[in-house]
Amino acid sequence: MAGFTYIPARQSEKSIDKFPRKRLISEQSRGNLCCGCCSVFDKEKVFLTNKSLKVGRHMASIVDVAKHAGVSIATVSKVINNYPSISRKTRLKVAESIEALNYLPNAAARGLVTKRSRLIGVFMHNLFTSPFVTELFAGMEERLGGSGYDLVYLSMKPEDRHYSMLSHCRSRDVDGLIVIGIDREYPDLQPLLKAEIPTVFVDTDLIGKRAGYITADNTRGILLAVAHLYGLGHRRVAFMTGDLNNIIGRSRFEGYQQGLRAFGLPYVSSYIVYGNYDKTQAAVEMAALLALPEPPTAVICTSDVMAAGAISLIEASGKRVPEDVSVVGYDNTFVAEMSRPALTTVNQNIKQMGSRALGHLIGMIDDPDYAPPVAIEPVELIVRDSTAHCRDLITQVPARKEEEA
Amino acid sequence: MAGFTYIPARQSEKSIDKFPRKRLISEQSRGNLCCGCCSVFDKEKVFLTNKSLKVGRHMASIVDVAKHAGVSIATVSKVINNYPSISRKTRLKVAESIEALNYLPNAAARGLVTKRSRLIGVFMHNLFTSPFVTELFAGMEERLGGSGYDLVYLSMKPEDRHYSMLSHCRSRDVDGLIVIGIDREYPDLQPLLKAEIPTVFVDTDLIGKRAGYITADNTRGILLAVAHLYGLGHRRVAFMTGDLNNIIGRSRFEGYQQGLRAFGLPYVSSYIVYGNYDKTQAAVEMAALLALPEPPTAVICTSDVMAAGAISLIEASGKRVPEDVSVVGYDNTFVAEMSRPALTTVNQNIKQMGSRALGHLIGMIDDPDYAPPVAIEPVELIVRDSTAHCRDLITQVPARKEEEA
DNA sequence: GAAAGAGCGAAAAACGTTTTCCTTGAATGG
DNA sequence: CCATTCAAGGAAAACGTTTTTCGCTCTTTC
Repeated sequence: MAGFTYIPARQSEKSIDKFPRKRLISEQSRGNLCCGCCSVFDKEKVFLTNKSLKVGRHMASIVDVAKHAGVSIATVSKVINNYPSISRKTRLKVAESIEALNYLPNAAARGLVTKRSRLIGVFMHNLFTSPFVTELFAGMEERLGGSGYDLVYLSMKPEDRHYSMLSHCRSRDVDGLIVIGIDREYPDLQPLLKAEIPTVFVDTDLIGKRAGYITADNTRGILLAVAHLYGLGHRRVAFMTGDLNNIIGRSRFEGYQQGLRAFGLPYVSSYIVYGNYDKTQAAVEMAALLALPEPPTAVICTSDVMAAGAISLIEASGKRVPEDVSVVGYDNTFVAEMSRPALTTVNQNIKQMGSRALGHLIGMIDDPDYAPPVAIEPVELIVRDSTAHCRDLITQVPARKEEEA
Repeated sequence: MAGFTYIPARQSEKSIDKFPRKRLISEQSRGNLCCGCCSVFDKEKVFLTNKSLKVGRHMASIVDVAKHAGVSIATVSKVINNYPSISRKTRLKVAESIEALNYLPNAAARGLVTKRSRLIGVFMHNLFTSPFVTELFAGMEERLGGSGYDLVYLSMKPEDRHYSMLSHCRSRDVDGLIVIGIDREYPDLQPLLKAEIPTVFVDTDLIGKRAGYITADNTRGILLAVAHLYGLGHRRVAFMTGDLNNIIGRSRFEGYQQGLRAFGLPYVSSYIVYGNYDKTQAAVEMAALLALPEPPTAVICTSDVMAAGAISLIEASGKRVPEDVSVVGYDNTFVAEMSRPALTTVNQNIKQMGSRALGHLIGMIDDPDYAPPVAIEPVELIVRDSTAHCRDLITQVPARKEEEA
């Protein structure tokens, strides 16, 4: 359970050669100044430890500052942390010494006593190349600036069962956690929730005593798409989805169903296909749709990539988008812009989601009464060139609520 | 110079209300077990500090383990760190206690004494949305797994002059640094180099005592493109570039020039245009190229996005790609795949670059004699649909070395 | 049976902070 | 002029590790 190899059992006795010793190899004052802007003599210490040779410059500590300013370390600490009961004069004097020695407080020592690392952990699963995550990070970065927190990416190796998410968090002592796009069923999640580390899940509808989530209004996004297509006269609207086992899939499907109900369109089970968020698979499924006796006149895809795959198949089969079939994407990535025809798609303000997720998290960290968020961010439909009026307005489906759209 | 607001000067005296005190609000044993898998009683401590209310569970420390196993702290530490001179029996006993108490060593305490944070800092400048960086991260993630290091993203606010890159590194005490796509002229770079923190620059050709860089063979990439076009019969090849003030721009331009020389093509200054890595600007510049008395029959763009912009303008002006003009991109992003026609482009194995960059860095951290890398990663030309034989093979340029290509 | 190692394990000193609890001296009020 | 209060700052105890040094207990070996 603990996350390091504390017992190499048998082989240890063999691989051991000799007791490692820390040796001070050399310590010499080079007589010039640290970093060119520091009045502490540039002592270079070289240690040989069991881990590695570590070369380190002398760094001024709070003790050095205290000596330099002629006050106690407690006073320096109080100046640093803006405590009252320090006179303006002392404050100034200490500040001067800090500047002169180029002092910076040591995060580890600080963390050791305060029990706060000012580190926010980020967990995700092989998601770096997703444009969604990319945008999300951009948003988080924005919110991060000046907050004093840094983001630490906690690598997650599923095969390394010893190093669970929780262990990793605990040993790094993160103050809070952003978890991106993890399935509810992920095995490590329950202990994580129990640990009551402030957590914001992105796109996983999980809540706990100190955990909330943020997601986009996926239901509404698809609903908007259905409305848009209905308004263009489409009555046979197919739905190409990915996995339905997460909130994204479920809520988008819910939007499709709501849309059908709202506009009195029939639910045709063969109109629902699984593209697996994959371009190639999307093409395969699209082919199946076109082969139906009554093929749909429009397809809503739950990702831009799938929409692109669908379009390429439609065109390969001799039909045209949007003249013959309208296609709607999802995410408004630059695939949507890039695609020819440019995709009508649902836009979620991902950057804002990132910034808000972090905002909520910092709120929770700083205030234990901050309610864990359950935030559903707004979406909008971006109309481009992949959707158009339905050519065959004569459909067998009665247009029940024509006024809407 | 120091990176925190240690002297709020005037206003401080006003904003101070009262001396903050740490108060133990409650400490109670809830009588159930930590995390469901731990035999330490679940004491909940609530502190009110000046910063915030912090709720924390009791976490087993090395002292608890020592007590539980009936040995000294030193022994536990030695077991954890795999020191010899601990008998197999003791080792086992301690391991059991560690397991039983669900103990994890505290990173801050560890870092305090070892002076190693096992944190690798990542600096970049608003680059999260770049697909290049995205891939790079994916590669780094791969190398990271199990190494014991974590990546910490160090936010860089240019306006916050106080919090320089170096300060940030020093206070977080990172063991090493990855710096992505920063101009050589960036003001903070020199002090950073002097600090001799192991550093690998990605796409910035900067070296120092403990700093090296990794980049792709940009020169060869463009050279391959020129060769490819020359082989297709093109003799009037234009070059659309971004900024020439960094290694990327310079070395790609160098490749273009080498290519012209190698195949005896003339250097035509009006064939060199600046697309600024921007789609719109690329279109503008492409228009200028087409308006030349002798327009080029092929264009090499130093990014896929610019290539896409160029193509859209070419088609808008009534010409066709590749029939009338061949276009080569760079990067092999999914823009290249997505584009219609799909782009012939130069592929750099970015993921591998990321993984190698980290590999070198970890090497440097672990071994002070590890030479800072100067790594030029290989590239390859991916031929797709945006390049074709030149229609007008009758050119005024003598084809000097037809055999090559 | 004594001396010499080898093998184990313990005590204790760092590491650089924060925070609590005091001490001091000055100001104030009567 | 004395008693009281208050502001300013210092001493010292944590925080949880690693690493050094040293002492004890067994085996061997002569």
